[in-house]
Amino acid sequence: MKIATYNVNGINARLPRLLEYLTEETPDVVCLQELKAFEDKIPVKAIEGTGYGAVWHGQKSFNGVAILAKGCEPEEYGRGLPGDPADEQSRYIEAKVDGVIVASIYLPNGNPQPGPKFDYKLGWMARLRARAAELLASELPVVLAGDFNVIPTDADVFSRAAMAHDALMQPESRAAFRELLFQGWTDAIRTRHPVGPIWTFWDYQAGCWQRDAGFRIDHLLLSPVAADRLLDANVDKAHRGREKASDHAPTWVRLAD
DNA sequence: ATGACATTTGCAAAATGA
Repeated sequence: MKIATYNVNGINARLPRLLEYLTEETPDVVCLQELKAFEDKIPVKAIEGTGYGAVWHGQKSFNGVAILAKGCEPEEYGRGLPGDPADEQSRYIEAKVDGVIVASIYLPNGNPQPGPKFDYKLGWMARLRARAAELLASELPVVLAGDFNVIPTDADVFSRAAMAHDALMQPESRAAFRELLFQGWTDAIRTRHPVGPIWTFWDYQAGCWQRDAGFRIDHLLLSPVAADRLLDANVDKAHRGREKASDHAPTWVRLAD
């Protein structure tokens, strides 16, 4: 069972790349982020035409997440991150596919920091930990997949200095991510690639792709039952090099059936 | 120090992202 996460940076702008990805790599589950469209503007028919069912949590202009499942309809398990009824940003949805609980996560960027956006990020991460703890307690196989907007360690960025003041690698962001991991989650990419650079994002600017100046912010966290089934994890890097690509590459795990 | 670059909204240039 291959489960991928793919920040598309605009589902309409990215539709040709997404359809290619689905037909070429045929992942069983795909968590999408940054749809940048409400449901009435999402090209649902084109996507379902490739044989995928989906649950959508869109938002006009910004944010927006979804979960696609090959050959079936994902069973929605929850939408919106609990803990703040005033939060109207579409950044979180859960579904059950083949007995696995999958969450598609678009964690707030948090820039500029310090400031209200950084406070929102840290508050959102606290709420995510609370929800993650509930999911762990279920003892079901769970995969938290998405754009976490956290560079976990200095080994996960092309240049520590270049990003030193960015919200993605502030000590508070990293501590919040570690707190989540220490609940008992397995960082699948780092488990399969323990040393060396492995990027999931390359900025459009300053030739970052051409000089391989990226960082690792798209993560798949596995509950213990899911981690026992981990076969492989990797980044479909070549898709970042295509025409009109997203600035993120699809990132995935394969679990034993 | 700033902007680069891309996308959406909406039709110019601002907002947002990472």
